[in-house]
This record gives sequence, C-alpha cells and structure tokens, in this order.
Amino acid sequence: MSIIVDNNEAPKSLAVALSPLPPLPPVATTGTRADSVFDLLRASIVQGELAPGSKINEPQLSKLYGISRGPLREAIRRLEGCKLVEIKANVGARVVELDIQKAIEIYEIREALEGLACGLAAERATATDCDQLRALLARHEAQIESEDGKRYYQKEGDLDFHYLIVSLSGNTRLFNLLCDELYHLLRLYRVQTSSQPSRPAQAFKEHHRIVDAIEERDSVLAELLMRRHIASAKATLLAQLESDSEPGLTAATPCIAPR
Amino acid sequence: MSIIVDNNEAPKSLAVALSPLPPLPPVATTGTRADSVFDLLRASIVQGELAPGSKINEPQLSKLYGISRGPLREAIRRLEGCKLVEIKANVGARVVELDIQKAIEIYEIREALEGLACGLAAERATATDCDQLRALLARHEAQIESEDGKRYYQKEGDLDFHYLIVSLSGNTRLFNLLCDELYHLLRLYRVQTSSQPSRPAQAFKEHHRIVDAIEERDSVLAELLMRRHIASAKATLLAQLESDSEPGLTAATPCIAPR
DNA sequence: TAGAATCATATTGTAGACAATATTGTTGAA
DNA sequence: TTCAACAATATTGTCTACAATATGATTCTA
Repeated sequence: MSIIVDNNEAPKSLAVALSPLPPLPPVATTGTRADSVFDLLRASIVQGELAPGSKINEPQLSKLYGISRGPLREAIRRLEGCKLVEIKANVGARVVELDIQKAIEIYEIREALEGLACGLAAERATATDCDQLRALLARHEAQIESEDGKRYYQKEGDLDFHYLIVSLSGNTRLFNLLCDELYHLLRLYRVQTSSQPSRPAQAFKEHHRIVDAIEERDSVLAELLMRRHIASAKATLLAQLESDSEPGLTAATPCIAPR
Repeated sequence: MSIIVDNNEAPKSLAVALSPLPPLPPVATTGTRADSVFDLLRASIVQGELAPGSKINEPQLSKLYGISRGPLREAIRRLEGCKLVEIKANVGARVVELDIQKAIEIYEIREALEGLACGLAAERATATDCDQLRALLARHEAQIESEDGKRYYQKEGDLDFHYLIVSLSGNTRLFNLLCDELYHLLRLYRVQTSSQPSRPAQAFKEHHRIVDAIEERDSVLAELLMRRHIASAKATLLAQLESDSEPGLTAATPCIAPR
C-alpha cells in the first residue's frame, strides 16, 4: 500500500495512519535520545502541557528527561523546524503562541495541500483503499453514536480520515509536510479551543461525499470537496477563536510579519 | 547572491523580498555559530559543492568551519528540517539525493502552494506592489536581452519573481515554507541539471499574464495561471531529468519509500 | 575460495565544564 | 518617584572528552 516514510521514524507514521486504529501506540522509539525527547516534547506541547508562549528552559528540561543539554538542544532544533517552538539567539526557545492570524495562514495552506492530496488520492486509490476509507468512516460513525468519549474520538478520528487520504496521495513529501508538521499544530489549536462541538454530523456527510468522489476517480471533484471541507473546518475554528478572544481582543489585527 | 534567509529571522526575509532589489547583501549574520554554519552548509549543498548523496562527516566539517561538533550538529538538524540532508541514527547524515520521483512530488506541492500564493496576492496586492512586479519583469527582460550572464540571471531572476509574489500573498508561513525550504531544493535541481535553456521567452509571457491577473484582482485567474506556469516548469525539468538519466537509467524507477 | 565471525578503526551519541550573553535586581542620581 | 547605570544571577552557546555504535578489514572455518 504505501508509501509513507520519513525521517528517522519512517515506518511508524504510516503504520499508524493505515492500521485498523489501534488506540495510538505511543511509539516504541529505537532511535537516539534526541529523537525520543523530540517525541516527548512534541507531545507535551501538542497536548498543552507546555503552555503556548512558555519558555523552554534547557537545564530544567534536561534534568526532567534525564539527558544532557546536547541532545535536548537538537530536539529543540527539530521542534523549531516543525514550527512548534520559536528560537531567538542567546535568548532561548518558547512554545509557539497561537493566534487567529496564524490559524488563518495554516488553514489557507492546509486547504491547498489537502485539496492536492485528495485529488491525487482520487487518481491513485485502489478499490481496496476505498474500502478502507469506508470502513474507517463506519467505525467512527459507530463510535460517535455510541456516545462514549464522543468528542475525543471524533477529533482523532477526523484526523485519521485525513491521514489516510493523504497517504493515498502517494506523495511522500506531502505526507510528511501535513502529518509530521501541520497536523501537530492543528492538534495544538484543538487543545487550545478545548472541546469544540466540531459539527460531527455535517463533517461525516462531507467525508462520505469525498470518498464518493475518490471512488469515482473524479479528482477534480475530490479536490474541490476536500477544499470546501477544510474551509468549513476553518470557519468553525475561527468562530471559536474569535468568540474566545473577544473579551481580551487579542491578535485579531491583520498584522502579517511577526516583528 | 541570494536573498535567502530564514527562520529566526522572519522579519528580515520579508523585508528583503519586498525591497526594490538591492544587489543582494549576502546576509550579515549576527546569530550563533550554529546559524552561520547552517547558512554556509546550506549554500554548499545548494550550489552542489557538497555532492548529493555524499556523507556529512562531522569531525571533518567541524575542522573545516573551525567550530566544535555541538553547533554543527544543530545546524545539521536544521538542514534535516529543510530536507536537504537525511539523518539515520547512529549512522549519520547524507546530502539528499535528487531523483525524478522527488522532483514530481516537490512540483506537485509547489503548484498547489504557489497557486495559493498567487491567488492571495491578487486579493491583497496594492497598486505599488503591481508596479514593483512590472519593474522587476522589465529589469529581467533587459538583462536577458543584454545577453550577459544570460542563463544565470534568468534563473535567479525567475526565483525573484516568485519570491515577490509569495511575499505579496501576506501569508508568512507560506512564505517561509516556499522560500526557506522548497526554493532551496529547486536551486539544487537547477544546479544538478546544469544550465537548462529554461524557455525564457515563454516564461516571460506567462509572468506578464500573471501580473495582469493580479492587477485586475482576479484571484481565480491568477491562481490558475500560476499553476499552469509551474506545471510548465515541471514539464521542462522532468524532460531534462529524464534525458539526463537515460544513459545511466538511474532513479527513474517509481520507487517511493527510501529504506 | 566463499562465507561467517571477530577484531580494529572511525564516526556518531552523550555528558559535563566553561565562556558569553541576556535577564533581573539593586543602587544611585536627577 | 523615576530613570539610568551597574552588579549579580541565570541561561544560552560552545568546547572537550568519553561512551556507544557502526564500518571495514582480517582471520578462521567449511
């Protein structure tokens, strides 16, 4: 089936995306300590344990993880590459601060890239692939209806769907770009705007229509539908962020370049 | 020559891209040694001095640059983030190997992202911005006609045009993604398929039409034209790569996952 | 001779110590 | 009281040395 691989952690990513949904095995890392700590730090950031904007203190973290500062710094450099932290020379790293402007930028990019992925998937997906997609949707639907852990599963489930589509695109670099970078940032937003209702019913309808288009090998339609789907998600998120930030009125300015 | 700058230095990048083309100050880097070496290494790779596929030897490079391995390793981690080197744990880093498959992937992504950028630019560009675009094109045209350094300037000039459009998109993340990552890889391809004719006449026509669309605030058309423009460039590059690799028949296989 | 196991070498991974810089708090003057 | 200059502290940046792993050459066995 595919494809995806990537730095250091190649098999892992794909396995997760394609497997019949194990409850996300937390990655038995076999690499270097810098790699392990990278994973741990990224998880901490994405799950909100390290608050956005908070300082990354090297001595403190190296004690916490029981490693020296060398590999820790390498891990931080990788986080910088993922845009999860921002480093200033001689000052240090801080967890990235999310604001509405950044959300807009990310979703503009996501719309273009996932549209591309979905179009490619429509060109390349096999019948088996489509079955997998349907099975995935059915499973999520069941989970939603059973009401248990509704929000959590819906969220992760939604990303699973997108993972699978992106992996079907056959474009490894695109997969890495979306799954290793952008999606982690999205998780961060979801944690921040905790537990949005996220319109599951509507989303499911859209998911099914996307799979329809893929099955029909209609790449233009598949791309269009995916872009619309993302645009809807964007609108939902922005509404959430705006209502959240109304009291404080932060970061809503159309400023573009960070100074 | 080069313009290019990057993370850590966000504001700079944008400013440089927007300025009326100073003769490219080679970046007076004020950051850490890791940052400087990152710039140097990236330039070495992009200009082909460090051959694709060649090993990155840490002791050797640290002696060459007169620094210790610590900051060097951080620089290498950043290069990994840019996809210019590939790191295997306990084995080391190698300069990325370019093959046709990767070129296809990169250009698929580039088409989507620059299409997006161009559409956004059409929505946001001011009259002054459009004047800048025209001026840029005129300057390049003059350079081409004067025949001096034809190919070289055309190449860099082409990227200048794209830089400017991307910066006009107003999407900082998109700018970083394209200008700090993808374009460097493109340079590497250009060095590898040394001195392609690169259809300057046709490209200029396309550039002008793109600016037309931007001036008319026709974002849909602007996106479409840019996507076509990139698709043409892709076709040119692929033809070049295929003719190059015919004798040796290297890397033309549709192999996808590096193992 | 071919292949596998072993050992020597080189390279990567990590740790800890020191130097350079920024941050914070304090003192002093207007 | 406020501001500026200075000193003390903490944090980052860098270097050197050592440990762990991979690479290759060599030896031994079939």
